[in-house]
Amino acid sequence: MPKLGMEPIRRAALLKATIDEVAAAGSLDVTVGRIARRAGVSSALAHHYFGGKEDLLLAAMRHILTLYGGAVRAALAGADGPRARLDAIVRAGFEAEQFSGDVVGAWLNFYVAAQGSPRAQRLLSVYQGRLRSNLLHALRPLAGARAGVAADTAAALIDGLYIRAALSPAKADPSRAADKVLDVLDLMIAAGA
Amino acid sequence: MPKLGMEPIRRAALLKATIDEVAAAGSLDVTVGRIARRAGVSSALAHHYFGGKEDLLLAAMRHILTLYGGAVRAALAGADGPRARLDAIVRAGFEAEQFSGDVVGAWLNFYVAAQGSPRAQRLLSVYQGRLRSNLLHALRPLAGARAGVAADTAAALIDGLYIRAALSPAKADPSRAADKVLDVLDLMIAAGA
Amino acid sequence: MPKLGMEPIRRAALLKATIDEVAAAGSLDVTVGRIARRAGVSSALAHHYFGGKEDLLLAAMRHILTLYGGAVRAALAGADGPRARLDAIVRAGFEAEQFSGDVVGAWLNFYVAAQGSPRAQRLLSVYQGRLRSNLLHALRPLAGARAGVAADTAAALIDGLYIRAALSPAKADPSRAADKVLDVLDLMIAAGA
Amino acid sequence: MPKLGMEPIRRAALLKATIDEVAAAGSLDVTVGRIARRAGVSSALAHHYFGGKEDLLLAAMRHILTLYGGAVRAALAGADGPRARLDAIVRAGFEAEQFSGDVVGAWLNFYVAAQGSPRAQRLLSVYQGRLRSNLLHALRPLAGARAGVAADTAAALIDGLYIRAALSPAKADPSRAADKVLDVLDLMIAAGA
DNA sequence: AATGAATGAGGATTCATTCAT
DNA sequence: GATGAATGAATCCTCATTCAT
Repeated sequence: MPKLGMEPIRRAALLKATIDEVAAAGSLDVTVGRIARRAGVSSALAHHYFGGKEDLLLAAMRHILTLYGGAVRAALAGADGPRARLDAIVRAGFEAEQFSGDVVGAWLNFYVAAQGSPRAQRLLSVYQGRLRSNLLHALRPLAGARAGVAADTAAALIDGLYIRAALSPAKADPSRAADKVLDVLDLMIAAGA
Repeated sequence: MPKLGMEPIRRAALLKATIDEVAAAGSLDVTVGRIARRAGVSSALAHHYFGGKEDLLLAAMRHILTLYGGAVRAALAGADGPRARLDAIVRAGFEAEQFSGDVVGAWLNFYVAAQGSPRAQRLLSVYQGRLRSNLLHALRPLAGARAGVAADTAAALIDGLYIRAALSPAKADPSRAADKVLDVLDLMIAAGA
Repeated sequence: MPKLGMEPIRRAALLKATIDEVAAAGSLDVTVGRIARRAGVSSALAHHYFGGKEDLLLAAMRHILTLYGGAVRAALAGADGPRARLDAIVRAGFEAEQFSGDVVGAWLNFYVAAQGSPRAQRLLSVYQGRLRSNLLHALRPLAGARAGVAADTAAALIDGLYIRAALSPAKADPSRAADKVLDVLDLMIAAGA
Repeated sequence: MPKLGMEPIRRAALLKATIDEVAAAGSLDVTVGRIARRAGVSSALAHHYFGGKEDLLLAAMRHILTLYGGAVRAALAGADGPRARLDAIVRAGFEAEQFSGDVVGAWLNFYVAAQGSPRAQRLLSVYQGRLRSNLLHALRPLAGARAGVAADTAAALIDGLYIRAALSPAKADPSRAADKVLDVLDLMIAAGA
């Protein structure tokens, strides 16, 4: 008994199922069938709504990016002053509720798999660009000319901590990971002054 | 025209072909057939010598690890004093000739795919353990009690720079990447003194 | 042109095709592809419905056993008295319509191939147990203490006649085969009295 | 270091390995590679000496038949009188040392697989003809006109006991199997008198 | 709106067989 | 006399995708 207005519900369920399945599998080597079963629908429906497997995966990647963007924006809204903005940006990536657990594992897989897909790469550059520009904006008043290098270093460190968090069997403490990044940034700021 | 003593030659060719193919594909989603064709042999031969696809991929991973280990050991041999050792460890990862180009791309894929395979995970922990212990050994005289945190931070930063090097379309300058890591380490050492 | 409710139809067609193909090949060395083609479907569908080759073969074996069981039960229903029951049991095996022709050839292959497969062996022991208990039940009033040996001998003779029927190029007369078994049983019964 | 005169040794080793392997596998689904390894030679040598897989299997079948023929001939040589000849024929099949254990298992597989191969079928008919003529020859003085039916029944019973011996997990007592056949024959003889 | 039915394409793997040495 | 090297062909199986309902 299909009902009206199911589309957004099904789409959301499929996106969540995709993220969960990728995280559970630990790789993008997931089947549309398994994703659909996890979402409680037929695989045909996944095609109906998303067009194909690649589109579904990209939509899931975009979904994660949207969650991330929202978390950062929210954190920045309450931040006062450059140092507080820095704090908000870094912690948002690690601590946002929606961004913990399986999402990180899925994200990493998308991240790496982007190598092969131009469409995924374009999505990635959105994330990288946004992160860099946020960091840069907050760092400029603090580190002046060295803001660029500092932003690049911090961004790389964030990615490295992500990869390690996703891969280590023991759930790493996200708060401690953010501390590491901020400590490095503080050192760089102090050195530049 | 079968000749004698081909085994080591074929094995080496297949390992190189595996690394190249993984790097070219940008994922572990490669077929044994393509790897074999790249190596100039039939896919049956790949199975004959390695047993199966997973074994072949693991052997390639192990091969990269061996190259990396050799590069680090060689660099450490000529290093005098803790700071020079640090330099050697970090630069070896980025600059060793054998470790440039496609190898990094392949490595990253193995790295991430390790999530699913216990055997790959064991291999990974060899690399992580070796890197951490090398860094720790060199950092202890310089950073004292903070050596542990510094080593973790440096290791994560290295991974992050790897991931970005592998993903950025433009070939990143490996020397500049090493500089970033060493700069951060120097700041941490100075702060700890 | 997919229609609804095809599953039972396809399953039945695949089971029949399996039996025919095994009989035609004279061995279990048949391919899923050939079975599927004979059933008029793709090999993928055979996997979809049965899970795999072994499951398909086992299902076919079970199917034959079901036919056989039904034939025996039907024959026993109309049998009055121990001697008539004996007659029914023996003739059912040889004369049941569903049990003639290719089915015997297929059965024999399953029978022998059971050596290697525990699951097939379990299925076989169902047949052997059923046959023995049927014979025993009818023989006890007639042969007393010698019923056990008589049942074993008759069961072995039945198997031997099967094997020869399946292997001889000329179609053996099933009625005459049943006569041979019953003659032996009558002799044993008379000797025991 | 190949030596001269190895051919008969290698051939015998390969035949024995074939029989053992078929018995161990419980089916004719054995690889030339495994047979060769069991014989301690390369698979190429098996082809060199026998031409191909089918030839090797047929040679093994013929080998078993030769062993069987020898055992019967030897038993018949010491048999005095028709009843003793009967005894010798039946017991030879079950008790000949060379014909116990794995050989029966292998034999059964050859026996059934003969359905598909005309060459194997010809070999089989040698066995069946020999057995029937031996039985007939001994039965004629004892059963007169009923010798034909008696021989057929005994032959089928022997085959049935073989199949059960080969398939039952517990090693059946070969002496008791022979007794069953002889008991039936004695009953038929007595009934015909 | 949703799915059961069905398949084509593709991939890992196995194996008999060949050949130069 | 014997084998290591190598492969083509075949087979099982999986999966994304399509389509009628």
